[in-house]
Amino acid sequence: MAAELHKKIRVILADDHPVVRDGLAAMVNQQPDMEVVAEAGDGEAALALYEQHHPDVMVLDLRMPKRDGLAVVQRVMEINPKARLLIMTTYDGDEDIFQCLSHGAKGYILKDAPRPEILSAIRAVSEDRPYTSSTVAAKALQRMAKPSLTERELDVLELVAQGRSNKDIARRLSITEGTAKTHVKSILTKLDAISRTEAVAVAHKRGLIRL
Amino acid sequence: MAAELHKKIRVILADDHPVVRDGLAAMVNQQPDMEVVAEAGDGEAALALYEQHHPDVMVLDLRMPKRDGLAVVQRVMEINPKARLLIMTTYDGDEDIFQCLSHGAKGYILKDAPRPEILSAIRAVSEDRPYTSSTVAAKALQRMAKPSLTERELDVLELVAQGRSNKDIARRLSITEGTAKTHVKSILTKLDAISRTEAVAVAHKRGLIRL
DNA sequence: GGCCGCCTCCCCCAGATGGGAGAGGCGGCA
DNA sequence: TGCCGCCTCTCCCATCTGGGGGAGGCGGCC
Repeated sequence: MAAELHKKIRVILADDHPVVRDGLAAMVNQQPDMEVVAEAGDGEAALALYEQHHPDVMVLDLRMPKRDGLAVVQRVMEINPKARLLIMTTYDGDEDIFQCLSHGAKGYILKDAPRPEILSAIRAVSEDRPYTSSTVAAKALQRMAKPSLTERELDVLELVAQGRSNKDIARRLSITEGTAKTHVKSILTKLDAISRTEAVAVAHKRGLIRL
Repeated sequence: MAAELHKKIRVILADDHPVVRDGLAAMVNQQPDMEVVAEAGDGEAALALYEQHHPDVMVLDLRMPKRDGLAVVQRVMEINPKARLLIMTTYDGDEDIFQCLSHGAKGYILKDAPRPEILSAIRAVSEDRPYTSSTVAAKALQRMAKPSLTERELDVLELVAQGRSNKDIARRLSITEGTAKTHVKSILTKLDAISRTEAVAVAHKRGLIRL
């Protein structure tokens, strides 16, 4: 075994739930071919530990304090474009999936996945092979057919989701109420929604907004 | 150790994420005074296993397939009003907390809690002592000061959250558009919201609706 | 029996929302 | 240079939404 130690897949875990980290760590460390070299409870710690250890695989939760999973993906890919990142999260909105994969994550897996699937995902990503279940991949493809919202539209959408009126949105963004209406209208069109409330529901489902 | 076996706190874990069950199980089984006697991945399995094992404590996730945590709490309390249930979830809306506790759950803890807190919660509940962190307890108290929505209002709220118009809601519930409006109006009043979209945002935050 | 909460329905009306069409300025990109 | 996407703003108008009343039927509870 000692002769094989240096061949082990070195894994970093980043998740804000200690319980999840424990579970993953137990699973990983039981495997003869992989080991956990570090654990992070938030995005900044994940980044720091990545630079320190340069692991073969980093398993990332999407929702984390300080810096979310997507932000970590972007930063890590700047540091090392060959980094192997596996997203492991409960969020299955097409926007999340699309963003992570298009920014360079090698895999995307859901937290309710059975143990064997999680382990094979880690192995696949460690060998630089992409891993995405068919349902997840299908969502990423779906998303590609849909129009993207502009930055400004996302600003407006967030306020709409908070229940703000057009007038209120205009005030907060320092634009005219008419302009706010224009943005809302194009949001409705792009999300294929009839009312602002439906737009919020759709945006939620797609992962365009959080909470 | 054999002499003490029968004194161990017998725990059932119910959570739809295998990873979380693993993590919890590892934590629990490392303790000399407790052991996991069964694990469930959905609400119905949790019920069946409860009746089979009658554990000292059952740790329950709120969001589970087939039957959610609250439904399990209600059913278990019917079977055994002295049951000791600990809710462990990511949802911290006051409605969830209030409902679970008022239906007889002994404890409510969040998944991002540190390991020691989780273990002491299990111990507390096993001794029939309530366990709720101060933040969680505060939310339950907050909720008590707020007006409850009626069944019908919850039906309407759900459709509002899906982005349906009053006319659409009326059709689906087989009532007049005027009546739908009446319900929406009282929802707005009770949730202290100005618009239906704001009502949805508030309802979301409070845990009155899911997804 | 009487009270009260819930659900149902009705009226009126000011203001917000959504749909259509157009237009100027600005920055990136070919 | 010209094109194009984005952000900004404008006008018009049908419809929806939200706020103010009121009222009848029904069931539970005291």
